[in-house]
Amino acid sequence: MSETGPVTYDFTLAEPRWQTAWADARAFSAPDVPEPGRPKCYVLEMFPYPSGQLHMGHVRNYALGDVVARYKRAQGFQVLHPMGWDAFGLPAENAARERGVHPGTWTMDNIAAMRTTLKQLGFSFDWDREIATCLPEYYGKQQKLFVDMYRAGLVERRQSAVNWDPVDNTVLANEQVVDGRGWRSGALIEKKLLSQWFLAITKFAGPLRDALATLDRWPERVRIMQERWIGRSEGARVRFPLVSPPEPFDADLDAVEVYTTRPDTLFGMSFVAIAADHPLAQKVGVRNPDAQAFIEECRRLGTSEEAIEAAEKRGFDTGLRVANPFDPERQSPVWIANFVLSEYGTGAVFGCPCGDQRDLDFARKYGLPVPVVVLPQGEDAETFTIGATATTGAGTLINSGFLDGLATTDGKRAAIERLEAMGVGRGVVNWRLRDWGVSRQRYWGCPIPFVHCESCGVVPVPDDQLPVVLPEDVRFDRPGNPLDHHPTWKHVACPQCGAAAVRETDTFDTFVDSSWYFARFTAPHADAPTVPAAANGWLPVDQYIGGVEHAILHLLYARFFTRAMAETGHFAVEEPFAGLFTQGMVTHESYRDQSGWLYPDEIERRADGAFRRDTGAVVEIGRSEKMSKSRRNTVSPVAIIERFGADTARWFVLSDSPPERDMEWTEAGVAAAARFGQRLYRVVTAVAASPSVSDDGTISPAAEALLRATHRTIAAVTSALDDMTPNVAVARLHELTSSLAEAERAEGAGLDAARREAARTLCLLVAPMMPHLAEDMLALIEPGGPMAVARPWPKAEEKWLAVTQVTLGVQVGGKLRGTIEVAPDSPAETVLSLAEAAVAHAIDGRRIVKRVHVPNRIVNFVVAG
RNA sequence: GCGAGCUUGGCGGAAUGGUAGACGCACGAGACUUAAAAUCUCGAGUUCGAAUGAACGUGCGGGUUCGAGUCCCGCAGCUCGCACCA
Repeated sequence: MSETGPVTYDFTLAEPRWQTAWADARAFSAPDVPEPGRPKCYVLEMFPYPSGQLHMGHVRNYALGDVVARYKRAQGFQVLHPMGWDAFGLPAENAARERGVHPGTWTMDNIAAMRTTLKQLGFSFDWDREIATCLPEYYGKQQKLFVDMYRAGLVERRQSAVNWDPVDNTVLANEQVVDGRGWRSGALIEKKLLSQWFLAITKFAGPLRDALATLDRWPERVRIMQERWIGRSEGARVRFPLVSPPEPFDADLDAVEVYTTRPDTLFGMSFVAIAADHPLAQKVGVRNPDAQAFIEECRRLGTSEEAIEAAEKRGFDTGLRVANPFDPERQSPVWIANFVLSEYGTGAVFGCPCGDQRDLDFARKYGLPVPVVVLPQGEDAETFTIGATATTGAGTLINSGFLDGLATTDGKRAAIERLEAMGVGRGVVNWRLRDWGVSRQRYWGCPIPFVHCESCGVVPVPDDQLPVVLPEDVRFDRPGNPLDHHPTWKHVACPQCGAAAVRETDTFDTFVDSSWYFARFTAPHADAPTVPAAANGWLPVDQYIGGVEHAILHLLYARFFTRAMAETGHFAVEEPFAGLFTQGMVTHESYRDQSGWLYPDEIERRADGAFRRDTGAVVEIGRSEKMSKSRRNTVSPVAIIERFGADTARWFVLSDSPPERDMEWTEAGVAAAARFGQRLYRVVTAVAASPSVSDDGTISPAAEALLRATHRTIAAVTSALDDMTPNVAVARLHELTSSLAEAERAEGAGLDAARREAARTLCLLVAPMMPHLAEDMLALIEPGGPMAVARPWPKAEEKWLAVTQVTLGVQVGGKLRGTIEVAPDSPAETVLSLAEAAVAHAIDGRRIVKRVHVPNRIVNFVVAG
């Protein structure tokens, strides 16, 4: 320690200085197309919604991505690391309604504020590639993509139900419907049919599912979630003819078609159940007021309280009957049932109570027959009966005509063959995945580029008339979609016939915007949506990082869009994200007293509790949970940067918790991070301050120890960063810092050189995490040298990794009883005799039954008795 | 109900089947200081013991192994996701 007192690092000066230096050097700009011969790495974090301010979750997400980007750059990769804004969405319209700000103004102001924070954090983004989805240069290209997909047959228009708020006269998103009522008006929400746009994601259901197996750098659980969401099943569609349908029935309603995965159990059929929305149910409802009442009840319950009603399976007997195709003598009733989903399969099922628990519950409740057709393994056909539990597993088919004696799996195949031969059914593959409805009746979104013409129908806006730009002059003073209300915007000439026509006033679901932004980043300013050479060169994203909440929708939509863009010739890539990392949340304790929740700023946290800063009163401490405004357990990144600097914030979010797990934000933790930064700075700059010593090439034990520590740390930090465990890297860097501090108090030949090497190495290893501090220290150690961002990653040298001595644990009967020091790879006899001597007291004269020697690891003596 | 994950000191966490608890926080002792802060050094799983040391110890119960936090079987608790998918 110098006489002049502690040296301190002033981040308020250093951080802006290095940010400017990096920008001036264009240190993070990526080539348009990666140069051949050098590896590329596309690092991407999920881009933020510009809500107004960055939160700690963002800091964690982007700090992690920045470590990867900076590390890969140092390893010689050409790195693409862009940033942009998911800038369309409802909050902007809400702000407009509540505060009279234009959504565009609100959004761009928010972007400006958040961009400032990101820049202050020193993330190594290529800012020249910044995009915002709300700008016509982005969403116009999206319109082009949509028209291309329309021409390729990937876009469809069809009727679909929306949540309609009859008081506000507006369409609500699902999350705006709370307990079946509008969040704002409180009105009972109605289902209303509108003609809407759909992307044919189901056309890719097979490939999207199959390719999951190739995504080996994705978390297993995300792949499982997607697989279940896509939901492939194999079964059969079977037509059951209605037995003597009553007179006014249409010809096309003379049968009920069901989807089943268990055609093998057709002989066990007890009833057919149809959804309340099924055309046949509608038909019955017209003639039968009781049926109509039941149907309406089903619809009401359908919206929200399904969780409560889930247990209650209810049905209504229509009085209609169908014949079993395998045995026309056997007839079964047709029920309308609240548990049948109209959107899945055919909206109708056949019930086989003995083989399906839900069917069994239903049959028991309404006294329907329970024919036994599946005999479980080990049961006797004479004595086996069904009680309260159905036989859902495999078994042998009985009472099933031509299927008797077959195993259920073989019976399934045989039943399908017979159905197909008879022409009453066929084997099909069914998917749970539905097409993606992208229409939103909103202003602040990308206009859907179509025109409705009375004579030409639906006409895409021609390429030379794109983009269809959102009008600026809109009013939010009445409910509904301002685009629809606009006096002139929607009135245009038909692009095809020139007659007066009307624009589509719906805009895209904002998930569309985020389904291709990663591709746009590869050529963000191109006139076309992509430049194939750039996209093919950079894609796929090598490491994508974001929250697990996007495990299904965003990631599935992006995977679909990638395939659709490939099919429409925008590039030749099938999967957008080769590597995916889902990071955990940032949590914090919450505090409350009689007056309600308190911000962390308002309390003082001590070992013995939490106290109000103003009154000193005791405050109740709640458990640590996700930071949220409602609990006021938030910490503002802006305030943290001001107080501690960007590097401290970054270091802290990378320390301790492995990134896939939740991390707890604590004051003590940030303080520790800040303290370490200062300590590191003192230790490293002490090396810079000490006079250079000439050296004759000899290396004292102290110097050797430091060199070994240095190179061990290089190896450890490298593998930690490869494994995405920056918390482990942090621990190893703490250790090397301590080793260097220790070496400063030592003396010996070669120590000066060793210390300089250790200090320089520390700078480089720390740089991905605390880049400003690293630059500052490096500039002091090697004035005039290149910046850290321009230097290669240090290389661990073998000669310093080799160990000269190993400590072996010596066990007796598997319990540690001592340790010995030996040269590596010492002969077994030497090791064993040393070891035996070391634990003689524990062996205590007992006979050694077995000697286990694992070279350089452990010795274990198994003793008798 | 189905699926996934997690469970290690007072706390966050570390640990290719081989010395459990690295690193950090909080805590304690000491140095420096008139004092405090800052900084530095040292200590510490629990229990017993003055101590060399011993017993116990990675949610619980079994198993494999010379050796299990790690592998296998069963169970519990917590978290998340999906939830009548025929």
